[in-house]
Amino acid sequence: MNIGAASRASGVSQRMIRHYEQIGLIPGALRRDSGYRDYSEADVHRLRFIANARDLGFAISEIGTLLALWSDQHRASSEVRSLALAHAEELGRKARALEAMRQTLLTLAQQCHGDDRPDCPILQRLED
Amino acid sequence: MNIGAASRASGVSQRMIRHYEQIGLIPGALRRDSGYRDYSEADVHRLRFIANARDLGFAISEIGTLLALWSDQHRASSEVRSLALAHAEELGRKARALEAMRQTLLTLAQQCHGDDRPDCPILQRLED
DNA sequence: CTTGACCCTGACATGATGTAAAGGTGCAGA
DNA sequence: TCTGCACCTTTACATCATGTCAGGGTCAAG
Repeated sequence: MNIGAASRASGVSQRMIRHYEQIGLIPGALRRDSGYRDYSEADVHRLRFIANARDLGFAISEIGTLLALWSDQHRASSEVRSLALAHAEELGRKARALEAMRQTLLTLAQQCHGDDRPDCPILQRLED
Repeated sequence: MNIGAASRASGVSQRMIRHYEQIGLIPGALRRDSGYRDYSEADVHRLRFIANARDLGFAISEIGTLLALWSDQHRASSEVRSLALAHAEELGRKARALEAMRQTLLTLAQQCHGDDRPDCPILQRLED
């Protein structure tokens, strides 16, 4: 399977497949005589795993750990679980930070009459 | 005032002050004979404005717009308000996305017994 | 005059991804 | 067989905001 087909089958862009190979997240693909990369179903399976992990917001480095655990038949599920929980906590931190910014903005916008006049509590707040 | 003092007074790193100047977000600072940048209180005021806007998650491009509105005596507060509300909506979108990932992970983690055994619904889910 | 704190520019790095250029490969149809 | 198109290759530059480092100049106090 060429890289284009592997990309379509996995949902990972060709650009990122090559990138993951370059940074060592995945092993280098087999090459045909032409130099074309050649992917197996197992390769696509791994790429889909990566795409799913990305969709859950895992960073590349964390995905490296997840891939190692995935292919380790003797892994302890507790390792995966604690990795997932740590990541969930990090996501929560970020979400709360964004939400706090949002609330601040909403409060300020509520205090702003929002008409043709120039005075604006939002700008005043940014000035502090 | 040298850049170090301006940085301490505004909360913007020297690196970013130079960067903002380079990309045109702020005008180039006056220079002494030595080549050192020289900042006024008004410059620091503007830098603090930028720092506050960054703290509320505004992107540099949005801050450019905010700065223009800030220095426009004839601005309409409605313009600032709608910019703030649009940004708040964007923050909400991002926060909800992170929260959804977090919930997914928490649900999966709950289904994972998290002991020495290798079977793990989290990895199974990533495999799909 | 020396020393240490400060400033200058330029360059490289991050993380994940897109895009473009310049060139080789493979296949199907005329 | 030639041609054209779709595909592949590598390399490089761009994004966004920020850090850090190197190699060099400036300033002020001792």
